[in-house]
Amino acid sequence: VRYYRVAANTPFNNSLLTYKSQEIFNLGDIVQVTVGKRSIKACILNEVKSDELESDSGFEIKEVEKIDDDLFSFSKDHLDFLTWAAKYYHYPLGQHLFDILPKAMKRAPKIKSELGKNKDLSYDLTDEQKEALCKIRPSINKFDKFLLHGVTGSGKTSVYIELLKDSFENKKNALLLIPEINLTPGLINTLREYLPYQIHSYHSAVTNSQRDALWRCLNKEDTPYLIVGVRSSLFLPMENLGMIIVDEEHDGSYKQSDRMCYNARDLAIKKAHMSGCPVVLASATPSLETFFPCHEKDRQYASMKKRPSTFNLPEIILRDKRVEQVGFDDLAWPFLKESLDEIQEVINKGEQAVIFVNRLGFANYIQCHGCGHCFECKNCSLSLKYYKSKNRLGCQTCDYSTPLPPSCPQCGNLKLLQKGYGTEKLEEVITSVIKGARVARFDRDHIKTFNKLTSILDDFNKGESNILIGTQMLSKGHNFKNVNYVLVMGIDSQLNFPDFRSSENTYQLLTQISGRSGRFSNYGKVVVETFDPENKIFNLIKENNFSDFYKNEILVRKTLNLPPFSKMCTLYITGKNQNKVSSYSIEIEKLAKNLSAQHFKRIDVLGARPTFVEKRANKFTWLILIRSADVASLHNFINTLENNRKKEYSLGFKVDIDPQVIL
DNA sequence: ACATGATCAGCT
DNA sequence: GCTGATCATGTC
Repeated sequence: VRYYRVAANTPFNNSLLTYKSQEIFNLGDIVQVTVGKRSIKACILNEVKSDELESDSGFEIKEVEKIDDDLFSFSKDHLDFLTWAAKYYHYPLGQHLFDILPKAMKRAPKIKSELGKNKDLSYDLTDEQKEALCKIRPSINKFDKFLLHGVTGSGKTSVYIELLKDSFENKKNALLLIPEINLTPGLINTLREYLPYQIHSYHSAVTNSQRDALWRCLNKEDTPYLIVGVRSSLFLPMENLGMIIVDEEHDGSYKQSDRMCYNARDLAIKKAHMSGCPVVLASATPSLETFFPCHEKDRQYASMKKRPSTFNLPEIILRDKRVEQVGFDDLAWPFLKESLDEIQEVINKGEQAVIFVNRLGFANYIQCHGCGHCFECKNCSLSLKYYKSKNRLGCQTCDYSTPLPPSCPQCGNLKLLQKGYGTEKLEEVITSVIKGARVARFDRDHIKTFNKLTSILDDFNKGESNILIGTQMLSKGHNFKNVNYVLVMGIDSQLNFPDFRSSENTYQLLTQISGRSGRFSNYGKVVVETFDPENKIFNLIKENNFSDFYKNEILVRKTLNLPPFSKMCTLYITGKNQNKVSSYSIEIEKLAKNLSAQHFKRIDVLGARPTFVEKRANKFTWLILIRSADVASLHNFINTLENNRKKEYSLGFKVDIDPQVIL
């Protein structure tokens, strides 16, 4: 009889269990095992010799139920990578394996994908593009990390295409990571035109049966493939990788915030390292974590400061909201009159305008004029937004929604004030004030399907609509031909966000948005309405002065000992009982502080406190922030903490390594 | 995660 | 004393 260590799809004991069988299993095989009274899937990790078994563990080792020949098996290399990731992010390996594996299909459909057309680029590369290629090409057959720092519209895609062609020549597969499905159609079509690869895209809209088919067919054919996909594509069973590109590497959507809290950009570097291939991180606004290590070494840093066309970057204008006082009752509110006049001019000229705002709905919250009562969600510690089209109040984070009452439920006052604004409000104002406006809205609220998204963009590109009002979704990747005017509203709330990355995020967002203006003209304009026009960050964006922004920001990070000068980790404690959550969090904080005082001098434990929104969908969450001077201490510390904490099964305990936002 | 057994409020 | 709800505990 043989004994096997397996990673099972279960959270306890870090998912690692031992089973026996007469049969010979290989590493990576997927088997069915009994745990308690139920049967679950598990992955064979290694054989354990009978004399190495812990005889005192008190468990009677059970028999493996069966192996299904039809099931997928993990290769050693793939499993090594997944194991590394699970360890790094302190997440049970077994759970991770079955989080990423598509639910097995009875009868997997044939994968259909056509070969790319392999056309030559129809234009010459710029000197900067050639230079970037020269830096990266010497490393084409080994691991190295590059930052491709190119302004919006500098033609990063052409560089990708050349690099991917090289990789194809070497008969290697490749991976191109993109932040969201949003911008795939245009990009994929371009790649299909110019590349010989067989191209597969992988994102949330790919059905389970298609996923299953892809997992099985990869590496089975001779033609090299290119995967273009979102963060989870990183876990596909890719072999023989020759190139990994991370597009818009600074983008927050590379970070997963539930289950295993990984950052696909960081894991892409590890994957490239383990595959012995180069990884190219590309962005117009690199994260400090990427820029800091790369820009020092000239070899790893390629910059493209010019657009290949003769068109200049747009002019950025700051408009002081303190100067002109537009009353709440004014028809123009919340716009400044000057901005509206400009939009009218744009429309009169037959051009198009884009308006960006970072909030949804009509009013951000409703307050009673009589008693000051604010309408809050009954499930969350958040105020309700007002949606005028539905005449309802709705919650951002749970599905609670209620009709707007005619009067205040506290005092009966009939005057309910609408505070703050979102896309819906802006749409109404623009429609009523601008003559000839044909407005389309571009936000999560209005766009539920991929078809809707493409149809709104098509209409706008055809000129059937001429003003596009939208949120973050609008800032990324789109190439508008007839837009030379972009208006940015409500950036102040972004800048004053209580997170240490808020300046960095604002810089990135504004730079991306301004990249939507004047792509095909010489008079592109971006207007930013703000109460704080003196803020240094605006001038740096205006001058497209990344290096000064970087110098300022890196100084702040260094002074306050924040990443990239330290490693961070947040622990989240969640539960339905507020008292239990708070007392357990304080208990963990004490344990953590004792550990750090006695054994971990390089670790800081920063308070136990409720999260910014303490109650979400009737669950309370507290957090403890851990900061470490180095990675190794952080991992030792978290492991020790996890092994020594008193388990509290009614509460959730989540570890988030390298958190993206700390709220 | 999930099944099981213990404990407990609300009720006939 | 019954019943459904909530809690505490164990799983190779």
